[in-house]
Amino acid sequence: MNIRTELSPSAQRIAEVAQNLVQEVGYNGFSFEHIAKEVGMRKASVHHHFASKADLGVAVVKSYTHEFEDALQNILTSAKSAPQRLTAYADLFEATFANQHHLCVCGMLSAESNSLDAAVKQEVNHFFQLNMTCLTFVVQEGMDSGSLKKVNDAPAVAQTCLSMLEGSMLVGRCLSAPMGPRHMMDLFLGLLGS
Amino acid sequence: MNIRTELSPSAQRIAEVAQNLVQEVGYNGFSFEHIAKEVGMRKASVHHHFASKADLGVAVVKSYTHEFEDALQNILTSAKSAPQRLTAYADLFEATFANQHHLCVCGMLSAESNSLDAAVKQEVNHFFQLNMTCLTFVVQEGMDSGSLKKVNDAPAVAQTCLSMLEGSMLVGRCLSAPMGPRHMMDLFLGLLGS
DNA sequence: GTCTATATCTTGATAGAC
DNA sequence: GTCTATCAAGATATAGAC
Repeated sequence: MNIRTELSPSAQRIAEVAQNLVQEVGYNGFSFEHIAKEVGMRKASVHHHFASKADLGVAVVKSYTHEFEDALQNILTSAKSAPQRLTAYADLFEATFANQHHLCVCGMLSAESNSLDAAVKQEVNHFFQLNMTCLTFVVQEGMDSGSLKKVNDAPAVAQTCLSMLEGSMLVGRCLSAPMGPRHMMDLFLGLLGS
Repeated sequence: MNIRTELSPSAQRIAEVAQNLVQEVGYNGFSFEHIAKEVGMRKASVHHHFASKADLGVAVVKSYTHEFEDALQNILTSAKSAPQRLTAYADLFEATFANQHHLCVCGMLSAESNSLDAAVKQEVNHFFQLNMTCLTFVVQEGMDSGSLKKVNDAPAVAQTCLSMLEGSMLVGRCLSAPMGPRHMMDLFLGLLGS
C-alpha cells in the first residue's frame, strides 16, 4: 500500500535523494548525475530504477503525498478542535522549512508546473486537492462547533490557510527574518478564533 | 534612472521576454535559445546584450522591482486608508496572476534561489525587503489610525500578507478553483478590519 | 548589432558487458 | 543491479566575419 515500501531499497534511496533535491533546487535544478553522485552509483543505474525523470518525479510526489496523508489522518484523530488541528497542520510545514529552508515538494513543483510532464503535474494537483479537502473539513467543523468565527465560507478560509503556509516558506527563503509557517498560523488563528 | 529605459530597444525586448519566461517556467526552465526564438534573433545576439544568464537575470529583477516600486509609491499617494492600500496592493498580484497564471518574478526566483547566482539572489532579497518595508509601514499606520485591529505587531502582519499573496499564486497554479490574490486579501481584511 | 560557426559541458536516455 | 560506453540534444558561452 505504501508506495515507498513497494520500491526496492535502492529505488527508495534514489527517491529520497530526489525528494530532497526537489525541495532544495527544484525539479529543473537537478539531474540524474546529481542523484547518482549523492546515492553513490552511476547515472545508468539510476535509470534502471526509474526509466525517465518523469517516472522519478511521479514516484517522489506519490511517496510525499502518501506520507502527508498519514500525517493528516493522524492530526484528525489526535487533535479534536479546529485550532488545534490547524496548528498541528502548520507544524508539518514548520518541520519541513526548519530543515534547511526546504520547500514543500508540491509547492516547489507547483511553481514549476508549466515545465512538468503531465503525469507529474497530475500528482501535484492531487496533493493540493487532498489538502483542500482536509482543510475544508476541519474549517467547516470548526465553524459549526463554534471554535472558529463564521466570517467566510470554509473552502475560502481553507485555501487562504494553505496559501499562507506555502507562501511563508516561499517568501521565507529570501527574507532575513522569516516568521515560519507555525508562527503565521498562530497569527491567523488569533484573527479567526472565536 | 529607469533600468528599462537605460537598455537599448533590443535589450529591453530581450529582458521583457526573459521576464515572461521566468514567470511561466522559472529561471531554470528556459535558455538563451528560447529567448532568441521569441525575440527573433540568434543566441549570439542575445549574448551581445547580456553576456551571461546571470546578467540577464539581474536586469530582469531590477526592472521588475523598479516597476513595482513605482506602483507602491502610487498606492501610497492615491489610497489613503490601510484597507484601501492593501486592496490596491493585492490587485498588483491579481493582475499578474490573471495573466496566464503568471507568478510574481521574485516569488518564482525565491523558489529557485538555491540555484541562482549570488547577484540575482541579492536582487530578489532586495525586492522582498522593499515589499516588507512598504507593507509594514502601511499596516503600522493602519493600526495607529484605527483602520486595522492591533492584534499583532505590524511586521508580522505584513509578512503574513505577503506570504498569503505569493502563496495564493503558487497554490493557485495547481487548484481547479483558485481564489486569486485579491479575493484572499478581501478575506484577510474581513478578519483584520476594525 | 547581428550573424555563422564552434567550443565545451551537461542533459536525459540507451546498449550491452558483467 | 550495477557498470562502462555512447548517443543525440540542448545548455552557456566565445570568436570573428559582415
